[in-house]
Amino acid sequence: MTDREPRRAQESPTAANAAVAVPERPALEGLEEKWSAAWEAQGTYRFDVTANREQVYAIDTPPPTVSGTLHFGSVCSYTQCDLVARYQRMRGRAVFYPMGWDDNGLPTERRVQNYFGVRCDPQVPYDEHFAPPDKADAKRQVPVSRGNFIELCQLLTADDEVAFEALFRQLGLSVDWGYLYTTIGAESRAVSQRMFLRNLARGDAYQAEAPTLWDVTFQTAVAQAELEARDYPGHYHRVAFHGPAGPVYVETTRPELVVACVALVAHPDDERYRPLFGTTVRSPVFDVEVPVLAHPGAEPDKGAGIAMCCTFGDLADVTWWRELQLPVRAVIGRDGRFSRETPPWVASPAASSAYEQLAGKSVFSAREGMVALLRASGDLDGEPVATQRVANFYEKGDKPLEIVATRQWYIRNGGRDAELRRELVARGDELKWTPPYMKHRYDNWVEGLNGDWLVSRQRYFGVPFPVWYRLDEAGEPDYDKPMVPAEELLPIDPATAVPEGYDEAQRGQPGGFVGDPDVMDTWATSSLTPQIAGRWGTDDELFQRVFPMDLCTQAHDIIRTWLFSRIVRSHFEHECVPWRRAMISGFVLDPDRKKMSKSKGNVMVPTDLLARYGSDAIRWRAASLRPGLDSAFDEHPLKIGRRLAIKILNASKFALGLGVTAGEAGLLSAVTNPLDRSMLAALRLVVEEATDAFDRYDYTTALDVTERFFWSFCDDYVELVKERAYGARGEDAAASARAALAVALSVLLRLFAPVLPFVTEEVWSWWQEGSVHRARWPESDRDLAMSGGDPGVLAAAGEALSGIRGVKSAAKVSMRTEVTAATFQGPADSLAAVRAAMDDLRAAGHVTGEVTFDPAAAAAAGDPITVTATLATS
RNA sequence: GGGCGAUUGGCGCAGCGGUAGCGCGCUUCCCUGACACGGAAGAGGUCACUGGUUCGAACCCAGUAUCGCCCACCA
Repeated sequence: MTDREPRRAQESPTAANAAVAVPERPALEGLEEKWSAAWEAQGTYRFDVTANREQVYAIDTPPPTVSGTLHFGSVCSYTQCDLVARYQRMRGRAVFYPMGWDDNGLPTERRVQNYFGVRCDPQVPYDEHFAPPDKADAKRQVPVSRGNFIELCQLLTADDEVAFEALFRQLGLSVDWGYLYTTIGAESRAVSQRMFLRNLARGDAYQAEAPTLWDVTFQTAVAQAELEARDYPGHYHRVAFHGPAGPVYVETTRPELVVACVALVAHPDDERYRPLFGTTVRSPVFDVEVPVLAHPGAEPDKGAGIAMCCTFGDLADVTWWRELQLPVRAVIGRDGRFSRETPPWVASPAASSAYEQLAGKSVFSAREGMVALLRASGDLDGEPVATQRVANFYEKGDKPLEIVATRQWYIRNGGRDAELRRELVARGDELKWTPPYMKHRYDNWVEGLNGDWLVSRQRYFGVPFPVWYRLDEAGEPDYDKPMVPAEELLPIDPATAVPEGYDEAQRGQPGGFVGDPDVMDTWATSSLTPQIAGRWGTDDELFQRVFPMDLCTQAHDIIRTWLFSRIVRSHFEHECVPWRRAMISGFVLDPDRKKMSKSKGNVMVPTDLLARYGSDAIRWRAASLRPGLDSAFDEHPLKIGRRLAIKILNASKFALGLGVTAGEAGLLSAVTNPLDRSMLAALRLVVEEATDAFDRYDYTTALDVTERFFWSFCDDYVELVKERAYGARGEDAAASARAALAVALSVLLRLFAPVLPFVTEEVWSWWQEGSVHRARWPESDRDLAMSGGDPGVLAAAGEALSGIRGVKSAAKVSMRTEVTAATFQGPADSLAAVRAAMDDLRAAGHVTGEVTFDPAAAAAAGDPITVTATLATS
């Protein structure tokens, strides 16, 4: 039959036993819908709020960005977390497994603008009855208040969130959806603001006016953690500064910054420039006097060995500017363009008119303009030489970052404080890391921090800073003493809420107040997922039960952001790490081992794969990926996973079709046959190994030992006992096999349940009460409590059966061919084991003739059994 | 430049001190009363290299090479 049509599981019981209802043709199709609905209806994964802290197992899992698409790698990562959740639940823990949606932030903001044709204007008052324009007009966006804008974002992301939840349910994540949160929801805003106010009160958060990495496209500050160094083509320009003793040449990739130059800097030991230290030179074109200074950060073998220090070209400039106490000559504005006004330090008429060539231009155009000016003045020595340089980019941006002096909020993270840095590294030591070497990335990151955490963003769709500033009589804000709301009032939006003692009419008026216009970085909110999910500050009873959590799971790319930032927040407020263990997943790369990205068009769409192979197959693949290790995407393993799930259906159908009563007491005592006892004795070892492995968070080994056993169970054991189980050798002999099959199936289904929740639940439902996912994890002394039982019997009988098959295979005959005589050679104890299972072996191997044993004298224990056999000719 | 991984049959991986394993693929065969969305048997590896420790090393130590990742590198 070549019927490849999907088949639905049919509910037509065939078994004689009324307690067992095995479908005629079991199939995987339809299981996801059936069981995810049943689990929801039955509250299978509901958290037991009455459990005490010791019974609780709490999990912090990354809230996915809902306005993006989920990678196959993320699907695997979430699944790996779920494997642990399911295992712990079966071990009797009350699993607290909430999910969140990260809907806060730039991606959503841009979508909302385009979709509704609106633009956020924090100056606009909140309009309770606001309705978005009927038709979005990208050119004429309607200004709306921040409150209305957030509502629109929530409206739009609601659809995405429905789709994500459906996907996660289809995948079988055993999340308690009753604890769903969103990072822009009122609860998250309240927690973010409350924690910020606590940080502020303690001095962990502060405001500063300082050079800031700035994305000119999004016009916002960005944090060190969001940087990405990328290769960026550029040119070296050899530019002459004018000294009293002749020209001083610098080599620069950013000649447009000559006007912002505040010094030339060389290494103090550099003989070439030592005579110039303390003197001044004049800049080309603009004729501005700049000092020549020494700083150990200058590298003699880079470029000409002497560098322009500009405000600000790069982070080295910032260091020199600060340490050498240089003035600010800033020319690049927030929009990434050169200031339209001629700067005051550009004095001479010729210099002023030169500057007009640059005014208002983008960095790129200004560079071209400046090169022309340098050529004209004769200060460009030779032609620009192409070079590949490295520039910092915002990870979501596509233009190099500029450095702009702005006022921003910071949270201390050890970047300026060696003692705090040490404390945070020590927090990392308190965590158990899976795999352990991932901790190095954390240490590496913390030890390499060069500044505090910049948390303010000049955007709208985020959590507002809950502060106001008094305005003086001139209307200037007093940033030193921000006014804050009472915690009970949170969340608030300072753009609409009014500080105590003021009224709305005083907003923006001299002597009145103004709200902080910025929002928090999305990481400032997601750094609080344990507090948000645990309802810190609103449900302390819950929070006490779940915090610190037991596990956080995530991929290695966000150790420096999400993992680190949660430790920072928890360190300040709770003086502990927010979880006991971090399980770090690897990436799924494309088949060429390159990182998948939307721009390359090599992202695998999980929904398609789920539809084609089924969730259990996808989950099987995820379970075969060890923590921390990257893997190349390969569709083939999905087929293997699917095959396993189907095999479980069919093997179960066989075992249960023989007539087995569920949960029958004394089932084990019916297992009298040595082969049956051997199989269960081997299963004992599997249970112990799988449990040990899961306890080490080694879900891959747990699956591996279970699966290995299962295949030999199907190929050897089931084949061997089949005839006997049908009743060929009497009812007692059959009863032993049937009981052993039932016991083994019950244990195996539970061992597989974390990895293959759908197929195991389906089979469980054929003959057991309740959900397999609420069943007890197998324990060798409870489920397989029997004395004796020699695993060697099954091993030897399997080997002997394999030998008989080998003879037939070599003879190229059917496996049904009769064996008229057989001799087994091998170690004496192996042969004894074969003898113990001889009746089953005869049946399975179709051995009808005489059997002889030849205990080879030379054979050592463990040597293979060899079979010689005579086949009936047909 | 600093750090971390990896290197085992064609491919993907496990093993981490005691005679080389698994899956896929490949070859050959089989529709046997759970399963052809299946089953059976088989071929295939001097475990990257060089030293060392050990009775014994794929496994421990030192070094080398190649690949990958993180961080730094912006004159």
